[in-house]
Amino acid sequence: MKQSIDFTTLQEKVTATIREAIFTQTFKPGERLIQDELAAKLGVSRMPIREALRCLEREGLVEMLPHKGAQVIGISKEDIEELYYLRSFLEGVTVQKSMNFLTSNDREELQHLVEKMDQDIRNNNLDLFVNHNQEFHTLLQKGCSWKKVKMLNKQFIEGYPAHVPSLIPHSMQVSNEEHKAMLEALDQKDPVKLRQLVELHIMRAGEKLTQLIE
Amino acid sequence: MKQSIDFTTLQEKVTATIREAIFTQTFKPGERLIQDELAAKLGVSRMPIREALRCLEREGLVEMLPHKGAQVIGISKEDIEELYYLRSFLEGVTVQKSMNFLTSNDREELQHLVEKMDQDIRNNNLDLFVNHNQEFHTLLQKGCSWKKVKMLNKQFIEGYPAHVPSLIPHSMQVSNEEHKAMLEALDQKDPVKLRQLVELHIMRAGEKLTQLIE
DNA sequence: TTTTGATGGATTGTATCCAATCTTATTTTT
DNA sequence: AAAAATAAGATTGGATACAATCCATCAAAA
Repeated sequence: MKQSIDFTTLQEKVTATIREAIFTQTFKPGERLIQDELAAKLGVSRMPIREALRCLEREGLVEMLPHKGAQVIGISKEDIEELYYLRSFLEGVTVQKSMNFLTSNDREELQHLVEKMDQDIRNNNLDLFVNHNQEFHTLLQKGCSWKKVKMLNKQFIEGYPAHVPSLIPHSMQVSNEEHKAMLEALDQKDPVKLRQLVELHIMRAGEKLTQLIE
Repeated sequence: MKQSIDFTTLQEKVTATIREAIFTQTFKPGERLIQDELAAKLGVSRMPIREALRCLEREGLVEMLPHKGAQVIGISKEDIEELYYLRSFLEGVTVQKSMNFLTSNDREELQHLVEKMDQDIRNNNLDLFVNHNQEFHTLLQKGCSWKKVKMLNKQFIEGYPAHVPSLIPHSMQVSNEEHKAMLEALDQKDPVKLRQLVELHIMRAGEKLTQLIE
């Protein structure tokens, strides 16, 4: 298998494939996902498909009804507003609780990521920026011992096309400047400020995105 | 089938059964849930078990690892603090957004529920109180058009033994007085106040519960 | 003694088959 | 002609069977 990431289970591959197809609009909102069709198309049996659909249901990408099957969920402007409002609060709480438990190693790693993102911007490498950005956000939350909220944050990021926000012109620069501000708050050991910065960071991204949509 | 609720699907029955077993500590935290065992015990094949475990994973009751299977997740004091903190915020937002879209019918229904709960208290009927309480909270959220947050609220309630909080002595009376205050805020058409009341209502319950635990 | 490597049993992952349910089109009834 | 009943096809739900993976145990080598 020369796939960039090799999953340990067929079901995981299938999940990733379908998720990607939903993000790229190959499967359109409202479209029915028929298990037999998918199985034939992906060359597997229906069993991994079924489990994949359950996982996608958890991520909020599809809806499953008993005896009726799965449908792709559409995302409206309001859904995006909701998503960013929730993310803003939840990630805010998480980093506030996380901060005091971050090691100096983590601090350095965060610094590195910011520098890498600066480079990604210069190279105009969107995919890498998205990855590093995601790493940055995840690492910033590492110290938080609350599990549910961290799981939710992860799901919200996975359950939504992460590159879309970065497609906004000049958004990446602003974004990374805000990351630097977060590092300052970290140095000042000010968890409340850090939380505010994260909240604003995400809300700003959300507003940019909703503006762009209409 | 004369079961109180007849589910349309075996998997749903299995899910309910296992969930109940986790709540009643029949399956203890950390315990492995072996599919074959469960299948034999419940007299079904492994397939509905697998899907049930996925649903419970989404609810946060079990953890599944590839090729390793499912484990019951334990709930610590900190988990409860987290749960109530999150619920407080999320339900708060939801009712604030919901309020202006509640009909006068909804208002009456809420009034009825409060009266029923008063009666449940007099009759010392815990189960009924829990049900009515759940109905009350759900109905209060009805007008909110944000879907994710409503789903989360539902999951948080389902994913945690709802009767536990009501076991606290004299908690039900206080609880229902707070419900009445919410109805007043509703009459005053003050969404912000309603939100505050709901937040306090839930936080109070959470604190009572954590106090009781230690 | 510690580490490495095999081996067998336990458990999960996947495929295939059949049954249950839904949907749609057609026929029957009013 | 409209509504209700019916039957056929499509699709999901569940059972069984087999393959892949993990894990504990023990043996062999360093």
